[in-house]
Amino acid sequence: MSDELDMAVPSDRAPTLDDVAQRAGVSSATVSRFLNNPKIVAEATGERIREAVQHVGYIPNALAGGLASSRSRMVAVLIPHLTDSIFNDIIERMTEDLNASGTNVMLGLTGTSVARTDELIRAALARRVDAIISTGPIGGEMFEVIRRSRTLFIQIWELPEDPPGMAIGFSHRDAGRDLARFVASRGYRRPFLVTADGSRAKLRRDSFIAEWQAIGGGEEPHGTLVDIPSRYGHARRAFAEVRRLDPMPDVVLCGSDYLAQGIIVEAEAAGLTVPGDLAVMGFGNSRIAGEMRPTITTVDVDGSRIAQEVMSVVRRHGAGEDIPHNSIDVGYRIIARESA
Amino acid sequence: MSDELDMAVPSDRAPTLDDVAQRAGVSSATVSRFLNNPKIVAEATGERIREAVQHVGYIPNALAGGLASSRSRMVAVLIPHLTDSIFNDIIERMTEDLNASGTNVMLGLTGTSVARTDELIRAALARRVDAIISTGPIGGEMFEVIRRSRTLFIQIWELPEDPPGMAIGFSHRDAGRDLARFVASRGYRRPFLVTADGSRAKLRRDSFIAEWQAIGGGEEPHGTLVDIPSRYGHARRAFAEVRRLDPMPDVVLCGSDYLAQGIIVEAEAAGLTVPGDLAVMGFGNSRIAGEMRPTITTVDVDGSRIAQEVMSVVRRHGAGEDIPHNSIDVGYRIIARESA
DNA sequence: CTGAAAGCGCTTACAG
DNA sequence: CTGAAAGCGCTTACAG
Repeated sequence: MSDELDMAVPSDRAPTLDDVAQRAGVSSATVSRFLNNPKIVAEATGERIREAVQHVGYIPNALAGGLASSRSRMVAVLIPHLTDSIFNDIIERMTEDLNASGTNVMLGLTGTSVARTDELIRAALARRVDAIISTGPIGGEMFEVIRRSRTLFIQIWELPEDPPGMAIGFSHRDAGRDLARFVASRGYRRPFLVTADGSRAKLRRDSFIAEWQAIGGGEEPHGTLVDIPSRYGHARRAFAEVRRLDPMPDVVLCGSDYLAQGIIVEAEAAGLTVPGDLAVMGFGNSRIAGEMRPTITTVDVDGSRIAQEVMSVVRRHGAGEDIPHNSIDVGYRIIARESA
Repeated sequence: MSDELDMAVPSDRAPTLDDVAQRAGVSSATVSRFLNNPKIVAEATGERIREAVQHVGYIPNALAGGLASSRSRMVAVLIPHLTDSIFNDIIERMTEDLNASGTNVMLGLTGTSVARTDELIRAALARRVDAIISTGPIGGEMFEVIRRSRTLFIQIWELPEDPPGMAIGFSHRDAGRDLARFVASRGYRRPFLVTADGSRAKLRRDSFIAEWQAIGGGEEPHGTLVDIPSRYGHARRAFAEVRRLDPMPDVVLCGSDYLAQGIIVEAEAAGLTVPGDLAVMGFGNSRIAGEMRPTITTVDVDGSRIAQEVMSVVRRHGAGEDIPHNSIDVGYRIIARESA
C-alpha cells in the first residue's frame, strides 16, 4: 500500500502539494494550511503531513503561492553599487532581518542611471514585490506607475520634497550647511570638496558652498567630482588636484569615508601628516571611519535606525496597515575625530 | 466607443493581459506572444498592443508568467557578507549582466553558517530560480535536494571534491602551497597567518603550513583567526598579536586585501615601515590592492573570468543545453607588489 | 499570424 | 478542523 503511494510520485517532475496530500491522506488545502500556519491543523494531521513532506521531498512553489495569495514575500532593494557602498551596512542589516522573517531580497544595481533605476522598479513591480526600497532618484513618470501599483515604496537616505511613497533619511541640504559651519568653526579657511557623482552629494556641496559664502568663509571653495564607487583610484586623482593648488587647501571634505580613507593614504604617502598638513573629512560614519588611523572625522547617519524604521514599515504594511506617505527624518550628526 | 473600452479597465485592480488584449482587439495569447517575442506578431497588431499596454499601464505579472512557463528569470546569488567582501566585484559584474538580459537577482547573505546557506538554497528552489550561484559550503543533505530539483547549481571561488553541480574556481590547497614557496623565496623566515573564518581560508592555511615545513621553513608559523567581514577592527587585534611575538614575524599573510590594508595602516600607525619592518600580503587582488600605498602583494584571482564563465553556463543552461557537472579551474597567480 | 482552451501549483472563501 | 472548488494571471501546444 505504502508502495503504491510512493508510485504516485513520479520522479520526473517536482512533487506538488497534491503529492504530499495524497501521501498524508488529506486534501491539498489542509497541507497548504499546515505549511502556512501549522497551528490551525490538528496535531496528528500535522504530523502525517510533516512526514509526507519529508518523504516526497516537497519544496513549495513560491511562484504559485505568490500568484494565489498575491503576496510574493519578496522585497526589492535598489542601490547604486556593491563595492565600498555607504549603504552596505544598512542593506546587510535589512537583508538579514528580511530573511529571518521568510522574505527574500531582490537586489538591483542602479549605478547612477535613472533609466536603470526605473527599469529595475518595473521589474520589481512585475514580480509583485511586497516593497521596494530605493536609494536613488527615479524618473518622473514612475511616480504614477508606483502609485497605481499600490506597492510600498520606500526611499532611504534622503528626504525628497514630494516622495511617491515613504522616505526615511535626512536633509542633505542641512548637512551641507552644518558641514560648512563646522569647518569654519575649526578654523579651516581653504576647503576642497570631493563630491561623489549623485544628486544628494551635489545637494550637500551646493548647500555647503552657499553657507560658506554666507558666513564669510571667503572665496568659493575648490572641488572636484568623482564617480562612485569611490576609493583610491579616484582619491589619487582628487589628491593630485589638491596638491596642485597654491595655496593648498587645508581641509578636504569627501562624499564618503572610503574616499576620505583614500585621500588620507595618498596624503601620507606624499609625506603629509593628517590633519597637521591637511585635514580630511568623510561622510556616513562607516565602520572604517572609527577604525582608520587616523580616525576619520565624519558625519554620522544612523543606519541601523534607518534599517529598523524600514523594517517596521514593511512589517506593518505586510500586516495590512495603511502606511501614510510621510517622511521620517533620522537626522545626522558631525563626529569630530582625529582627521579634521 | 473608446470610452467604453476604457471603462473595461477598473482602477481598483492591476490591469491584466486580458485588459490589454481587449483594448487592442486581440486575444490575450497574442499579447503574450508580442510581449515575449515581438517578431512573431504582425507589425500592425504589435503597434496596437504597444498602444494598449501604454494606455492601460500594464505591468506583467512575473509570478504568473513564471508559473506558466516554469522559467522564473531569476538567479540566486549567495555570499557571506556585503561589506569588504572579496566577491563584490564578481557579484556586481554578474548582476549587471543578468539585469541586462532581463533576469533578476535574489541576494542571500549566508554569513559563515551552513544552516543559513541551506535555508537560502531552499528558498531559492521554492522560487524556482533558473540558477543558484553559491560561494560557501553547503550541508550534506542538500546535495540530493539540489540534484533532484534539477536546478543549475554553480559554486564559485573554489573547486570542491565532488560538487553537486558546476564549480568555477581554483585550488585553495595549491594556492596555500605556492604562497609558502613564494614567501620562502623572498627570504622571509617568520610568517604570521591571519586567516579569515571559513573553510577555504583554512584550507589555504593548512596547506601553507604543510609546505612551509616540507621546504624546511622552520618552526610552525604563528597565526590567528578572524571573523569576516574583515578589516580594521580585526586587523588591529591581529596586529597586536604580531607585535607581541618575539622575535616579531617578518611577513603577515592575510585572508583578504582588506585585511592586509588594515594591517598596513596599523603597522604604519605604530611607526613601522612596510615592507621594511614588516611585509604584508593580501589575497584576491581586489581593486584596492593595486591602489593602496604601498601597493599590496597579493594573489590574483580572475574574477571577471569567473563571472564570465558563470554567465556563459547560465545562458547555455537557459537555452536548454545540458550542463555537465564538471569544474572549471580559473587558476590564480601571485602578484608581487610593494608590500612584500 | 492568431485564437480557444488547458494547465501551471498554489490559496482561500465557503460550507460543513 | 477539513474538503471541494474556484480563481490567481500568465504560457503554449494545438488547430486553423
